[in-house]
Amino acid sequence: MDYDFKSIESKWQAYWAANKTNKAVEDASKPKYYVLDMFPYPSGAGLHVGHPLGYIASDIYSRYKRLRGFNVLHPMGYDAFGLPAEQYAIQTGQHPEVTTMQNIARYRSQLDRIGFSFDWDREVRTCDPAYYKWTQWAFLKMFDSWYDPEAGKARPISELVARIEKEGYEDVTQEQWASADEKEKSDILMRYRIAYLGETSVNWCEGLGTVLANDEVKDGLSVRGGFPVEQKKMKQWQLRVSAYAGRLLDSLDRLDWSDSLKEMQRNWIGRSDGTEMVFNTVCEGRELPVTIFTTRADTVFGVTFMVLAPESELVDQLTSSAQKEAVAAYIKEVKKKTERERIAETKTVTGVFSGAYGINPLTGEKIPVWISEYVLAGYGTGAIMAVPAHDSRDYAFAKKFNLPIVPLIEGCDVSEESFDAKEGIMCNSGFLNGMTVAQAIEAAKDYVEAHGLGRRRTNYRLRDAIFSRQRYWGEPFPIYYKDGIPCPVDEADLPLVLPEIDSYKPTGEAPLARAKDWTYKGYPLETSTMPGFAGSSAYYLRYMDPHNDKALVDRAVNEYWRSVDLYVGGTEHATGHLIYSRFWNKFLYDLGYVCEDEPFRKLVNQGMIQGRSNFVYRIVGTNKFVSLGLKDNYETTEIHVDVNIVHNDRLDLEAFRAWRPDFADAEFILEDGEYVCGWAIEKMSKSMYNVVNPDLVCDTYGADTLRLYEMFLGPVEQSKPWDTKGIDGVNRFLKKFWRLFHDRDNWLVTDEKATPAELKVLHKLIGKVQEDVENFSYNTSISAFMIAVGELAQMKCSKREILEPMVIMLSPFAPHITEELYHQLGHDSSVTTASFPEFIPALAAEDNVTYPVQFNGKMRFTIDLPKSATPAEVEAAVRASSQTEKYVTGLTIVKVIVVPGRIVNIVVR
RNA sequence: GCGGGUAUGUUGAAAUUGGUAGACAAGCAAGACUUAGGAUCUUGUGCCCCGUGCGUGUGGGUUCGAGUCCCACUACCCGCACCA
Repeated sequence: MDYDFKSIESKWQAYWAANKTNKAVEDASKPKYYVLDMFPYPSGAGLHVGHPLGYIASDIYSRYKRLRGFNVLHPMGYDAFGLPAEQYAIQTGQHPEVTTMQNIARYRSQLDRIGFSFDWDREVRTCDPAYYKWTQWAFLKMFDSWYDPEAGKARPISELVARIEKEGYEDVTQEQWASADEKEKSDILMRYRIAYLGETSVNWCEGLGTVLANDEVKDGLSVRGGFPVEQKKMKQWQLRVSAYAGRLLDSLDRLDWSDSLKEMQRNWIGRSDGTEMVFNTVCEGRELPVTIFTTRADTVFGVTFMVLAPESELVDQLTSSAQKEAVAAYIKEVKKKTERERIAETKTVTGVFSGAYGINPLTGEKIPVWISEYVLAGYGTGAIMAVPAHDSRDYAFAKKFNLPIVPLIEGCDVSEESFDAKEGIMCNSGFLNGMTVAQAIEAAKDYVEAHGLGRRRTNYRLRDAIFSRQRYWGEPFPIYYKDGIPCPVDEADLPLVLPEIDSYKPTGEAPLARAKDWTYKGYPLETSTMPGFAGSSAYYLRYMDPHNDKALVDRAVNEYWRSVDLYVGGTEHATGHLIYSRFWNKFLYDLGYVCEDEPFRKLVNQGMIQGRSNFVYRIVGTNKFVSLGLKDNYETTEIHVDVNIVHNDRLDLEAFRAWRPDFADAEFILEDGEYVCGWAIEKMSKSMYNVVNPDLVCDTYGADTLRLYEMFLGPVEQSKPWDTKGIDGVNRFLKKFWRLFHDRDNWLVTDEKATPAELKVLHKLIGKVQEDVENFSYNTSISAFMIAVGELAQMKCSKREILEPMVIMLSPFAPHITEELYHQLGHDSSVTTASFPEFIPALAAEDNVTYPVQFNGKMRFTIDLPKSATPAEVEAAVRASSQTEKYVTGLTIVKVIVVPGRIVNIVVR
C-alpha cells in the first residue's frame, strides 16, 4: 500500500471537522496553554506559502502542548475591516462586506487544506457587529475614563469630576467648574479622557482621503497605497496612549520577547530624561517666560540662541514688528511643504530671527530667539535652548546664521563640527568647571531645581494615537453630538451598526455623512470610523469567550485563560498593533475587566518567506531568449518568468511559449540542451511572478510535506527564500516512514518486544524532539526524525512498541499521515488525544563513550571507553594506548585533561 | 547618525552552549533496479601542494582547546531618524 496523501488528508480533515477534534473547552482540571497567531487581513490575493509559516509553527506547538496534557486554546479569525476592500468598493461599487466574505471563504479553504488544529467555533471577525460591539464598548470605557498619574492608572471620569468639584484639579479650579456651562465642562473633561476629541497636527493623506496614525506612515508616504502625507491641524478622536508610555516601557522587561522587538518598542516609546528650564524672554518690552526641554542641562553655559518651532503658539507673541513680515513669510514657506519634502530636506538649514531675546537663567546673558523647522512642535515644549558647540543641529544652524559657538569641554575642537559626545571635562561653565559631563548633568539638574529655574522631566516620543478615519469600512464611533457636545451612545444600544450608503466614491466628506438617518436620539452621530488597529487590539480576549453577549469576556473565563502564552507573528506590527494591544489591555486591566496587565507573555517573530524569482534573457529587439551561461555574449533584457514553469532553474520551454501570447513563437539559445534561468531573492509578490501557492504544494506533495518543509527550511525566526528544490527530501522522509508500516501489500507492524538498540533509537529521538520543540527548533527535530527513521529502516524494525510513540511524536508536524497510522494501529480516537511518550534517559544512553583524543588541542584518534569510567581510568587507558605512544615519542606529557563524557586532551612538549 | 541583528561548503543549514566543524537535507557525480522515471536503493561529495596540512567574514587576544568568550574592524539585513 502506497502513501496516498490525497485521500488520507481529505479523510482526516473531514473527520476533525465532523468530530470537532480541536474544540477547546475550559477545564479546570488541566493546565491551560494559549497559543495565538496574528490573525490575517483577508486580502484578495489569497495565501502564499509565506503566510502559513507562523501558523504551522504555532500549530506544531499547540499540538505538542496538547500531547503533553495541556488544555490548549488555539483560535483563528479575521482582521476584516480595512482599506483594500473599501478601495475595491470604490472601483466596482461592490459592498466591502461582500468582497470581505469572499476573501474569508477563500482563506478558510486554503487554511483548511493545511490541517491546522484551530478551534473554528471560536472564530472572530472584526467586521461582525457582535464582535465590534466590544470594540465600541471599549471605546466608550476609554471615553468615560481619565488617567490619574498619581494612582498610575486609568479611573472612571466621574472620580475626576468629583475631585474637581471638591478641590479642583491641575489648572481647573472649583469655581471655574461650578460656573462652567455644559460645553465648557465637556471641553475641560476632554483634556483628560483616555479617548478624547482633540485638535492636533495629524497625518492627512489626500490620496486616501483620511488621517493616519504615525505607524501607518513611512517616509512621508502612506503605508497602504504609498500616497503622500501632509501635516494638517484637525480635530480628531485620539487615544491617550502617551499616558501609558512609562508603563508600556517598564513592563517590557517582564516579557519574553526578542531583544530586537523590545528594543524597537523602546525606541518608539522613546523615553528621555531631561530638564525643563524657564528662559525669560523680551520682545519689544513685553516679557514672556518660555519653557524649554533639554537632556543636556550641563551645557547651559554654552547657550548662544534659542529656537522655536514654527508651529509653536509662542511665535506670535515673540515676533517683533520689525520681523513680522519675515516671520510670516517663513511660516508660510514651511507650511507649504509636505511631510515628505520636510524629511527630504532635513540637511538644508532654514530659519528666521523672531526679533525677541531670551535671558539665560544661569548667566543672565541676552540671546536671540530664532524660529526654525528643525525644532518640532510636538516634542518637549516646542522650544529649545541651542548649544551649537555640543549639538550638531544647533551647530549647523549657528554656522548658517553666523551665531556664536562656545565650547564647554576641555580640549574639544569645534571648528569643523560640534562635539556631541557626553564625555570630557567641563570648562567655560561656572560652577560646573572641572566636572565630567555625567557629573555636570546631575549637578546642573540639581542647581536648576534648587533655584526654581525648572524641574526634572521625562519626555516620551510616543504620541497619542489618532483614532478617527474618514472611511466607510470600519467600526462606527458610538458618539453623537448634542449641540456640538460629544456624548456617548448608551451601552445598551451597542452595537451601533455600520449603516448602508449609496456610493463608496470619495467626495471629500466622510462616507458616513451620506448615510440616511445617521442619528441617535435625534442628534447627529459621529461620521468617522475607527482605524484598523481598533478591532485587533483586544481580539485575543474575545477568543476566550467569543459568544458572550454580556461581556467582552466573562470574568471567570478570563481568569482561566488569562493571557496569551505564545504569540506568533511578524515584526511589522512592532510599533503598531503590539503597542496598541498592550495599551488597550492595560487600560482594561486598570478598570478590572481583565486579570493580566500584559496580553502576550511570549512572542516569537516568524521570519518572512521571500520569493525566489527566475529570469529569462531576451536578446534586445528579437524574440530570442538566451540561456544564463551564454547571455554575456549578447545584449539582453532581463525578464521575470513565472517560477511555476521553471524547475531547478531549468525553463519548461513549452510552458513558457504557452505562458503569454507574445512568447508563443519564442526561440531559445540553449546550453547543454537546456535553458538555464537566472534567479534572485526578492519579496514574494505577484509582479515578480515568484508567488508559490500553498494549494499547489498540497496538490503535488500534500499538506504534511508542506508543513514539514516549511519548518525544515530553517529556524522559524529567520527570513528565508522559498526554494522548492528541497521539498523532495521531506516528502521522501514521509514515504520512508510509511514504509516502516507497509510494504507493497502487507501491514508490517508486529507486537514483538523491541531490542535495546531499537529502544535506544526511540528514546534518543524522544529526548531530542522534546527539547527541540520546546525551543522552536523544528528543523533539527525533523532531522532527528529522519535519522531515526533511517536507522529503523536499516534494522528492519516495524515493532509497535517503537512505531506507535513515533507516530504520536510526529503528529504535531504531520497530523494527517500520523492520524491515519494511529488509526491503523488500532485506535479509534484521534492521535491528538494521545500522550507524548515518556523519555527514559537510561534507554537512550550509550554504553560506551567515544573519546576524541587530542594532542595540544589537535584531534588525533578516538578511543572507546565504558560510560562509567572515571576521569582517572580514562586517563590511564589513554596513557596506556599504543596510539598515544606513537604521538608522544620524543616528547613529554605535561598534563592530561579529561572532560568526562566529552574529550581527552594531552598537552605535550 | 542612533539602536538591534546576521556572517559556517555549491545551496538551506547543524554543532550537546568552550570539547571530533559541516549533522540532516538539497544539489552534483558514480553505480544498482528498471520499458521508462521528477520512482526506489547504494556510494562519494569543505579546500589543497594529500600532510603530523589548511579551513566557520577580517585582524588581534584569552585558553590545554574558540564557530562559540574578549577587543578592534568589514560587509549585509532590519528598525528609528532634525525627538533637543
